[in-house]
Amino acid sequence: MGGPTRLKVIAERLNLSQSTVSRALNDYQDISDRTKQLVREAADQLGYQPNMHARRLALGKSETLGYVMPWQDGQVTESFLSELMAGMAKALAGYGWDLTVLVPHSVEEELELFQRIARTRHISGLVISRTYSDDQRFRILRDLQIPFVSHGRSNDSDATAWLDVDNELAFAEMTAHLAGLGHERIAHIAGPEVYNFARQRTEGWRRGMVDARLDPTGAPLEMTDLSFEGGKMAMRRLLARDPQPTAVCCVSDVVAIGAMQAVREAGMVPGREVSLVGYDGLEIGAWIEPPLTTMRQPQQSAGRRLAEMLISLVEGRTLPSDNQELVRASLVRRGTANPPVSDWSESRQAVRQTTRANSGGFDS
Amino acid sequence: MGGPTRLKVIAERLNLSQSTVSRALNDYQDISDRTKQLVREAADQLGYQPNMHARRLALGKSETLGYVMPWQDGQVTESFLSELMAGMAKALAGYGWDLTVLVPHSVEEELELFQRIARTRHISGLVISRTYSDDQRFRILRDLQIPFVSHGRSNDSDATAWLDVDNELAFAEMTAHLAGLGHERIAHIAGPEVYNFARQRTEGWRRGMVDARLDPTGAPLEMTDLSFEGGKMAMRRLLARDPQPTAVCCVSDVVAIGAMQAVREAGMVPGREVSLVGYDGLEIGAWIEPPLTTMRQPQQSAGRRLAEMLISLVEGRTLPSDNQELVRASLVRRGTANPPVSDWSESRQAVRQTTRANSGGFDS
DNA sequence: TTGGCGACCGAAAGCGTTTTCGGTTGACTC
DNA sequence: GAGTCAACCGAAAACGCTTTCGGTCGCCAA
Repeated sequence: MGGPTRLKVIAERLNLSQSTVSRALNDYQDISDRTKQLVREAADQLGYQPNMHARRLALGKSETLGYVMPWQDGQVTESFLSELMAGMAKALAGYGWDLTVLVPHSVEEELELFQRIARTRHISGLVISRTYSDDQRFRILRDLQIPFVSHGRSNDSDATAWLDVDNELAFAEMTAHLAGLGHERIAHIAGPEVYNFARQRTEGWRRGMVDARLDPTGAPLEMTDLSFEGGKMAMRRLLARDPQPTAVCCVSDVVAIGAMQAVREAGMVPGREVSLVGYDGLEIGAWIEPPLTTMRQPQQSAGRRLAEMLISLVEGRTLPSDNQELVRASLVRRGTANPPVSDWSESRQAVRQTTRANSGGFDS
Repeated sequence: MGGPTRLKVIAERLNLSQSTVSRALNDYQDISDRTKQLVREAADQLGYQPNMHARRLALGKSETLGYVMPWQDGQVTESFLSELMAGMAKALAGYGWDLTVLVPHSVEEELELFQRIARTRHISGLVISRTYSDDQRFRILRDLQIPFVSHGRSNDSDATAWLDVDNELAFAEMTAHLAGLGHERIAHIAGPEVYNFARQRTEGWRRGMVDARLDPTGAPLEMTDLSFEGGKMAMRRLLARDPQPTAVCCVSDVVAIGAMQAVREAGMVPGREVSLVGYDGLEIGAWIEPPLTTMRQPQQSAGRRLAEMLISLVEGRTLPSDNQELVRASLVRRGTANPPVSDWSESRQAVRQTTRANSGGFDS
């Protein structure tokens, strides 16, 4: 009769009880192989799909994970979010779990959201991102006993589950790369200190400086918010210094692109008078002139891992502290990191490349 | 003890029956105001939140919508997806509904997904996007009786619900804008014909040409896929023509940015020898040099509308054909659309602006 | 024969809501 | 003073699944 096939109809058709059918489908030990076989065939044939709500009600678990979108002034800033979410959703689908997206647009709303979830448990685990160094969400979620894994660490994430990029290493490598090209005045445009990743990146830059036998203490450092405008402003301030830095490690690609703008404004060419390296590996970085050298972190696979970790947490198979994973970012060499112009001879090739890319028509 | 508060405990505390409490909370007419008041207070105080699964099982509806992410070679291409989803999720949260993201990565998987949803009904409505002109999904979803609204139309979307931008109008206006600046050889870089929006945009360009008393029949038209590389290639082909077009309407911002690259490669300046207009209103367009003139469509509000329409559909309050909405895109004037260079005198200002923005240091 | 023991399955009790169907009041009519 | 009628509420069924707890059957040992 029209409606979807329930357990009942397949039980009737086989002259079995509902419970037997249920156990057969769930592969219980006390059902004979023959019966299981029969049941499975009938289920297949009738296109049986369990009613999620009944199942989840009976099981007392929701098989649903939530992703808390990072909001900022009502805007979703990260352009790679969809990649991450696609990775998560894809992985979850394999287990028959769902991913729902949560968009609180204030701290209060986020708190209410958490409390509601703690009550209803209609979402059995959360993925949070954009973690602060001092992130109260860790404490709250722990107190509310909501399983969660964070994309990025915080101060007190020792006992919680997280997946993070080794930001420090990444920026150490980035700095080493620039130092290896011959740069000595390597600046850093840092993100807001509240973000844990911003601190880590600054720390990485410091370590890279030390490793390259450069003194980070007096080295040019500017702080800004994570935006194009912010990057532009910060770079202007850097260029106003004397001596000017010859290379800049930027906290993100967007900031780096803003910085490039400031460099151009000052009548210089990004990648020539001033080298720049960004971070995120955004596709758009490859489309600008000159293409932005950056560090890439894989998003889809990160999404997958986050999902897997959280499932195993929710299921109680592992402890939070067993789910801590550090992944590496990798350098993507494009056009904005070249030897300083003083080393002209060694760098003809790199500069020529930059020159061609930059030729706008005014200079030909 | 400890567990979340159920209907039961608040009933016991007030010496009422569960059913009374339930009806009080759902504002039934046959419960006295006094009782309602009491119940609500107790519920508030105990922080009662209904168990979603029980509720949805009893109601027989899932209060959950699904968004089918557009996939393409396993990649999620659109960078504004998160905005759209945020808009949807936010709107849904207001009604107590959830949004789950679905990521089929092949046509077959998408079909299976639809069939599963038709069976389980654990998702009561779908939003699909990236519609084809000849999109079988419309027929399938209709046959399976799954309520849905599409972001973008198709050939047979007369009787279905959709939200679409008036692509034709947008491109007519875009073309008019260029014609108004004095351009006569206005080219079009079109997207794959399978996409409905690509056809509409081409049609809009044609209409714009006719409106400007230009002949679209022989006008330069190149087809390409929706990517940076595609835009670059297409532009190269356009530049190889004789005479060269002086302006180009690009099917998307990404394509336009690729086209700009090709223009630079040819030793010219985007916005000077060749004007370009993109479409989508991507933020990144403002960050490149010169900043890309484009047409913007609001994403967050589109998400909200899609959600609202779909809810009303699922609830049966409206017919699909009552939920068809055309929104307008608006021109975002930036740096790449200027009068043709032959009209030099009239366009000093625009060109000077472009020049400044483009000055890389080689020409100063 | 009796008891015990596996192997297999059914009856029924949940899970936490909503909703139908009555049932009990008290006031109000004639 | 019996009948009517709202107004208000409780008991219980239903939603579709999982899982506990027995129950039957055949077989084998005592």
